[in-house]
Amino acid sequence: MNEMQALDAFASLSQETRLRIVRLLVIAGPDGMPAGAVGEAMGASSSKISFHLSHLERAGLIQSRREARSIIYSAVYPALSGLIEFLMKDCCQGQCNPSAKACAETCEM
Amino acid sequence: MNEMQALDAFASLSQETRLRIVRLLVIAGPDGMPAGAVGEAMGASSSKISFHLSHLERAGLIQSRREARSIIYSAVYPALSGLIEFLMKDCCQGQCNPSAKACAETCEM
DNA sequence: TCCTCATTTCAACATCTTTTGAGATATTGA
DNA sequence: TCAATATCTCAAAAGATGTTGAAATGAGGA
Repeated sequence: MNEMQALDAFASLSQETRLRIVRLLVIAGPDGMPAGAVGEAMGASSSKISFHLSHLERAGLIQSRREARSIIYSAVYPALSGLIEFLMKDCCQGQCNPSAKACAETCEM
Repeated sequence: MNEMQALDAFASLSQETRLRIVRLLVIAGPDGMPAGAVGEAMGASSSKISFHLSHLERAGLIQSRREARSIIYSAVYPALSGLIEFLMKDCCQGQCNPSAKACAETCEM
């Protein structure tokens, strides 16, 4: 994960519809769900959903596969967890455990 | 961490200067550094830096304290690690370990 | 082949965000 | 109190992003 990828990922997650789509797909699990079902869950027009799904896919946070007439989207878990690692890299000049949770507990307060 | 806070946080991190400021402060550690030093490290004007520091502070990702003439900014580590927890909450309908890293390894691939 | 369903593309418009430069405010030491 | 330092505020201009509805694409089944 480099800076540019991180910027794209954070930009993708900073939009209400897209954040909800990611949450929905994270909860759905690795099997994912079709674009239409995502749109229905969001109550949004197909063009709106398509725009946001493409945005998320371009950012590498979700992936798609065709299955008959539907396109199935699913979360890319390593990309999500990679974000916090990018943020916390070299935390406290390496004086604390580089895992995010450990750092939050060790460095702060 | 609720949805609105997460949206603010992600929006804050989706801007190049701000992402670099956060990385700088994460590396700097809990003692933080003065606004002027952050500006110098970024090579940015004082008003630009002030705008981005305020943005990050409003989002809860950094905090400030006055020390003599300087205002010292530092990372709020729990807010950063809270982001990934927000993303991963209820992952795979609770069928996997809810820690981000475990989920990435368990659910995916 | 032709029709239908699922999804994507496009362009115009509206909205939100960032940058800039000038001026304002707050703190300290002489 | 005054001057110097550090930082913040503001409004205007520039730039980036999201929404809309109509039309296009692409796959599968009759």
